[in-house]
Amino acid sequence: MTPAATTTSGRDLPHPERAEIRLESVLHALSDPMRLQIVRELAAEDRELSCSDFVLPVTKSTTTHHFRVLRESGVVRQVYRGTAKLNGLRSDDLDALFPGLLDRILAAADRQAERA
Amino acid sequence: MTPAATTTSGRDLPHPERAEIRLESVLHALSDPMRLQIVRELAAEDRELSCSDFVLPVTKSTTTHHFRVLRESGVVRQVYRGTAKLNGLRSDDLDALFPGLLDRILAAADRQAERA
DNA sequence: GGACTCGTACGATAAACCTCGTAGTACGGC
DNA sequence: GCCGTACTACGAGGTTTATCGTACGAGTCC
Repeated sequence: MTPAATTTSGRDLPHPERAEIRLESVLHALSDPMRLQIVRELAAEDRELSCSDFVLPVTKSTTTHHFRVLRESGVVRQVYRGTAKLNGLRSDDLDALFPGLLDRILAAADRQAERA
Repeated sequence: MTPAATTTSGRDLPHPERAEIRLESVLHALSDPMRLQIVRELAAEDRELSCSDFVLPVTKSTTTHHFRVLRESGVVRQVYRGTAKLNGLRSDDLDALFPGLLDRILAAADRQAERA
């Protein structure tokens, strides 16, 4: 049973392998304001965040949808922990594939936010 | 009349000001394979290219559409020269707004192309 | 077990998007 | 003036997308 601190169990969700991640999909995932916001918050905190940590101006269904797009494009990794689902940026994979890309996009987003 | 080499005249097309360029729109513009390809070719040649210089697997109407998306998002600048329409990357504007972003995206696209 | 929380699944709707074809405009060369 | 080239405009078709609401499943705590 290997008792863990919390029930890290639960189904695991389908993620693309590192090699399957497509640049176009990543850019598309990040081109939505809601999802870009999610990724920015994830990058700001360097810990994993649960979906409910985000206060977005949309319903829960919609939030789920956006997280799935992010997961299926390879931007975030999601794991269940008990009733929550933790989200973490796949910075390592993205950086291996597209060095520096994520950083620049995040920097660009910060700049734009400041300018506003 | 100030005769120019060629008739650089013709209507000028609506472009967003530098300050109006939105990161989300840029990412969205580049998330389409056709448009990413266009931008890569534009970056490879450092001269301005006319629309007809691109051999894309779509009709001319569709090509026009993609160029408009690129123009309206602020990625390219288009000017008429006679019957042709020249396209140039707005690297200066993009770099001023989002330093290094375009380079990284292009590098990422190159990497991905090599990997394929 | 029962209630509560967190997130999913499914269906629906309206908007956006990519694609095309046809018809039309602007410019240049004969 | 006439024709060809380069690109646009408009409308249509089919797909994807973002959003919602409701109903459901998995896990935790009492």
